[in-house]
Amino acid sequence: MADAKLTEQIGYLIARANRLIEDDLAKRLQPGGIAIEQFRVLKSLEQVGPLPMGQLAERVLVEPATLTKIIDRMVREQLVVRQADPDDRRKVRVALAPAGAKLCSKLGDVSGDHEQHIAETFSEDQIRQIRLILGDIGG
Amino acid sequence: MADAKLTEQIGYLIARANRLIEDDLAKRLQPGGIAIEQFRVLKSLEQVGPLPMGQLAERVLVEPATLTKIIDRMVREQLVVRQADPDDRRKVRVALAPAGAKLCSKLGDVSGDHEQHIAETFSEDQIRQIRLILGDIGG
DNA sequence: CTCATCTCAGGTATACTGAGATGT
DNA sequence: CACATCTCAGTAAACCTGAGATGA
Repeated sequence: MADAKLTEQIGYLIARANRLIEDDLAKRLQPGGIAIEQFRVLKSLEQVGPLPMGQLAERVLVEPATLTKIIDRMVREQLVVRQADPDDRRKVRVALAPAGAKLCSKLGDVSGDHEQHIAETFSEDQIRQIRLILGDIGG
Repeated sequence: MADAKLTEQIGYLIARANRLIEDDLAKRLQPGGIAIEQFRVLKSLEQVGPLPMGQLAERVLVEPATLTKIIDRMVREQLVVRQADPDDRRKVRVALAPAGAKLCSKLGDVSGDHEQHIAETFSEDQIRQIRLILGDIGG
């Protein structure tokens, strides 16, 4: 079992599922003109409020240096704003701008349809299992 | 449920798990000087023999155009060779070169340790569940 | 001074798209 | 001729690393 078939390895199965899911989400986001990472930024800020770059990078699943560039773009497009953190001025807090909040609410349906599509691929029981198993790690 | 918390969505959980796993594998492959995609190429050719670009791209989870560049590099490093497919000359078959086969066997341990590490993160039962749930889709 | 947080810069690799070449 | 397979070129965005600036 030290050398299982590639396509049966856990890592491979997860990578393949991830690819299918991200392809689907990317296509749904395309009309709105935003990428998956930007979607995660918007959703995070909507759901938990302004966040420092470090914490936001973790949630968006990118490196801090990469997030800097993503936020640069989103500031340019007036979707978010950078704020100084009053408690620790090393930190830069990112917050939703009005246009970002508006886009975010429009994206509600897209996100819902996407989850719905995934839900149809699996059974309710399987969904629960996945949430249970993958919910712990890294969180 | 149309707008669940980002971090509870199936797609997000899978993306996060994928990132953790790929980070681990990438670090283990680093001493050997190869990337995850190259690892998947080598393993595929070792396990199922020479494959046309199209089929190989599917297994490696990249676009055909991207695989072309990956194979360009691996040919340059003499890990694989391109062969004409005798049955359909539109196709280009990729096969292991001697150096590739040798590297492949050295990589056996790395791959095994990696799976072992994942196996320790989950329980046996969870592993079985994941294989069962994710094994169907896209396959 | 040490550590944390973020930004910046250079180089590498991938994704995507559409176009082109070759062969069925 | 239509279709399949692969390659190529251009653009965009991500990764990694290490260095730098600022502040706790």
